[in-house]
Amino acid sequence: MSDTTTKEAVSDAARAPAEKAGSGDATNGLSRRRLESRRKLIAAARQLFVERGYHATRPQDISKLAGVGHGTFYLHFTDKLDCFLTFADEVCDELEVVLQDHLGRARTVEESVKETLYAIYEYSDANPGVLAAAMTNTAMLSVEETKRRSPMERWAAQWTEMVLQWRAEKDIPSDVDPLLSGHLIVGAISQGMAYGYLYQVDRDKLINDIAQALFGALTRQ
Amino acid sequence: MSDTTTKEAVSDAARAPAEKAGSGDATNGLSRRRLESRRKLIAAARQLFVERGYHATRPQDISKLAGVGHGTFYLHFTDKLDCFLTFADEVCDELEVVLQDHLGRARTVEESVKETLYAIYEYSDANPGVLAAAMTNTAMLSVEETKRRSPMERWAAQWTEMVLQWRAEKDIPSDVDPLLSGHLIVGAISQGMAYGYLYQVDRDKLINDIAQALFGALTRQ
DNA sequence: CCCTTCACCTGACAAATTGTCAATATGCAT
DNA sequence: ATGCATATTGACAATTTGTCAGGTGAAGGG
Repeated sequence: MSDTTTKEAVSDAARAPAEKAGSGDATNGLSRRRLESRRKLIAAARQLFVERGYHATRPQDISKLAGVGHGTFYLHFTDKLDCFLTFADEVCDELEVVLQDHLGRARTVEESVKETLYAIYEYSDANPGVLAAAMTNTAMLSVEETKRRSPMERWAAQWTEMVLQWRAEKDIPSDVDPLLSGHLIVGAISQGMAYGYLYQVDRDKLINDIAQALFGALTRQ
Repeated sequence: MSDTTTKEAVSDAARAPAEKAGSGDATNGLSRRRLESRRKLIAAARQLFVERGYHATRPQDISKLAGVGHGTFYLHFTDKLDCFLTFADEVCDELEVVLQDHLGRARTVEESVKETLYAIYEYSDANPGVLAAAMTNTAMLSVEETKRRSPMERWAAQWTEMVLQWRAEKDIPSDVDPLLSGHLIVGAISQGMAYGYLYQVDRDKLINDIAQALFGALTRQ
């Protein structure tokens, strides 16, 4: 097994800084070809995961759509799950940008919750189907611990941060467990938003209801 | 017993009636052999789904462990997902029994929530790993609507019932949306319990915290 | 300008898996 | 015992995955 070659895809970032000093475009010049292949693969994977879902998408389909050889897929990802998690990570990053923008406007706990939900809608409008494809419990995809955080875990961590902050600012009781709350909120939001989509619930009603419920949970008496 | 008979009838109805289908009541006498094969398959599937997880389990492994021919698997299930959903359904039934037993003792909303969590722990203690294996978002397993309810949906429906009842008894405000609440609660509980297991949180603390949060969400001010 | 080198890419291939089906076995009724 | 419908079997074709020996292209030295 050629460990070094296989691992290389992941450690792209690791080898770039070795080229320090010289010129900023050193990174660029070294693997422009490689980066381009990777970019095309991820773009194709994203399209197929959204259009067909995880299981109906084969590595060969991704390579084909990306316009690269079948073997190239395995030079960039160890397998389909690896590719999916990369896609999900990318989506997380994108949503986080939208989220931070919305949260800038929020002053209270309730507003923060609402803005989060609005951000989710905004992102979903701009990227139909992407969140649904990415926001998936990866527990089912592999038995082993993946070592890579799933989107759900990432969001739980983000919420934990926010709860910690609110607690420090005395917006919510001090006996609220931030880590647990972060997980509860993520679970409720993902299930609630999925429900709203499935049953075509009015957007503003859904957001108000979820926000109220979460606010109640956080400021429980 | 009525459970298995019902399931069998459903499965039979889906598969057998292609031909003239003489007498409908023949199910009982005719298929003792068939039922036995099915039972062995489901038992094997359960063991493997729990031990290895969904993806590491192959239909051929299930057949082999069940001691039946490979083709027999496909006479009882259309594919692995069908088999998994059957397993998950069975788990739901089992949990529901434990749940109903616990809920019999509960008088208030808060007690009901707590008893539910205790029931989950009790079932998990008696059946290690089974809930984790069954309580999975099946969205990732197939793109198409499965037409069969996932465990999560079933539980959401159960919670909806309970919320409706509480609302009728004026234990919670009348403007709470039962259907949405049912989904929020299921999302929060599954994520919260998974968190508690992962981080080895003290059982009673976890139950108290989750119960308090859910109670707050339901009786939001 | 050619040649060397090295990273990267390619697609044919072996291995593994899935779902099918014609042949076969089983058990029940007559 | 015989006929018949149902149930089972395992070999098989089709599909998919991951690997690898060889090919391609760009950067740099001669």
